[in-house]
Amino acid sequence: MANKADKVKARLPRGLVDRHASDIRATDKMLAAIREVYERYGFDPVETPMLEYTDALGKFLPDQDRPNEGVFSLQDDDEQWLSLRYDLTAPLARHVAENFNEIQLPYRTYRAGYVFRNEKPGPGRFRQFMQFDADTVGAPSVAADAEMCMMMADVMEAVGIKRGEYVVRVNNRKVLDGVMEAIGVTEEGQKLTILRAIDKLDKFGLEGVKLLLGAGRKDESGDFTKGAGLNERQIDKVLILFKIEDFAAEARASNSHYTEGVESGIIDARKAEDIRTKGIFGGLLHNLVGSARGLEGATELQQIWDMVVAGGYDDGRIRIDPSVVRGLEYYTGPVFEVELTAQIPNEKGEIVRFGSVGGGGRYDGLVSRFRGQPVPATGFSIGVSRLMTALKNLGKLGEGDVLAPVLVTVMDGDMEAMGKYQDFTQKLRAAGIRAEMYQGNWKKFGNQLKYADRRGAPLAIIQGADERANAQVQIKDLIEGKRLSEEIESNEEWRSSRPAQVTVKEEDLVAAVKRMLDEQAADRAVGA
RNA sequence: GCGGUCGUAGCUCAGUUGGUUAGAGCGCAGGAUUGUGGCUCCUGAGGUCGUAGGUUCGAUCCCCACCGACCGUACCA
Repeated sequence: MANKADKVKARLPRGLVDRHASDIRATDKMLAAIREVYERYGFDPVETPMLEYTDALGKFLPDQDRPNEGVFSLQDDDEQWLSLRYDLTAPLARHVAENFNEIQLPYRTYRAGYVFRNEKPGPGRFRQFMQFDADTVGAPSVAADAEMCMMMADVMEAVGIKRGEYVVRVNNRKVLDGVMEAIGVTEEGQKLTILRAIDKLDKFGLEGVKLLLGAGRKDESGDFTKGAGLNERQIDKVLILFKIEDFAAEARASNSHYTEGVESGIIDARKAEDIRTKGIFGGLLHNLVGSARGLEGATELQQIWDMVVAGGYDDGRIRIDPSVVRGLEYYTGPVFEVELTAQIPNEKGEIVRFGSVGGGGRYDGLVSRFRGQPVPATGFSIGVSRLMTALKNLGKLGEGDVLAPVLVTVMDGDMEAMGKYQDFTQKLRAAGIRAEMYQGNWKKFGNQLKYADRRGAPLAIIQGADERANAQVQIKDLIEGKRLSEEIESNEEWRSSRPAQVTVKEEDLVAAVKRMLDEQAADRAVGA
């Protein structure tokens, strides 16, 4: 044993978590549900390693020989830099480029896996987390983007989020580019600053975004964030993106035909969405006059919307929203994200806006980075860990739905008795019942039941010398016993009464256990 | 990275204006009860007071640095 002085401290690196039985089971269940949707859409699985050459990820620091700080990196023995993948898209691009001649395009593929980001962790943000992606490589048409949006909606419902509790919001980077072009912003750094500022709307509100677009913003600790340096007129132009929605809403509210139509039910959800969307496109076209790129983006959005309508997803599941940005640089066209709209309490029970649980978009440049020809691609990513957290906080995660094993207790240590216990255990297992024989120190019998109790075992099997002599076993219902214990005060009575315990013949053990488990299951069903 | 708050037992936290053996509750282990979970009672283990320096006769307390946690902010490709 290690000396006290040089004992190694057991500690988990920050931003990482150990996963327990219930997390793993719940995750497996969720992954299966998502996989089923992807398969139904005709996507096939592929797996790539967690490590890639850093240049394949495109993650070298500008003007330096070192990988970006955000990725975990190490140097191979040939001095080449390797990095842990930070998303699943860049490795897919590498895979497709490397196997270009063998892969039939359009390539429809999905994969789940852990990704790693060397960033400051926060609540619900980790340095290792799971994503579940689907992509179509080699599909130039926005029909592929529309399909992605519809599939995202189906995934939400497959994991138990009801219609109306989520929304897939769609925009197009070209629209944003068009707006920036229209106000004369051409410098890449400034463009990025503007995009980041827009992305912070839900965090800081319109006023905060205004400051970030202009001179800058000071937070409550006194820290100052430099802004994009736009002038008043330019800021207004950018903020139009958010105001289109408001203007359209105002126009509807002040139109008596509309309000009456909604009240009388003539305008249903789908019709309302149609009117809303028309308003947004009207606003977009009006504000993008003179920007070829912006108009191209609006046209693509219109095409996506037409397909959403054709697919029947125009009932609020998918919406056009010019304020969607997405952080990643590599998007070239449509971008989308799925947001939970349900009221979700956090760990402290406060209602918070949970935000995005998945997102994606078109990345036409990513595969062609490796090849001399254009390879259009689009896809999206579900943040499995975030989605899990949301479902857990919503109370939609069926916890403890795996029953703990039946415990076969050990009362005597001689070979005859031990053989019996082993036999009981295997017979239960052969009948498909989770069972285990007590493997701790059996000499303290009370500890065995305490163990069973804490483990949540539904039943305990007991056979001492007396029962063995009569070829009998006792089956103790631990759930019922626990309930009865509330009525008993003295320990002597509690022990001698042996509550919720039955004696059966050895050969009836399996049948009796099955019957008692079924009864417990029926009780649970009534309670739930 | 920047700013702030904090760090005492496995957990939640007291405490000392700088002074001898640092406490409680919960949890854990043993016993009352050598064949029965819960309740009750008794007993016990467990602490370099985050780490390392400095000031001091003396530091868990004051000062400095580092580490870690939390909050805000930046970054999030």
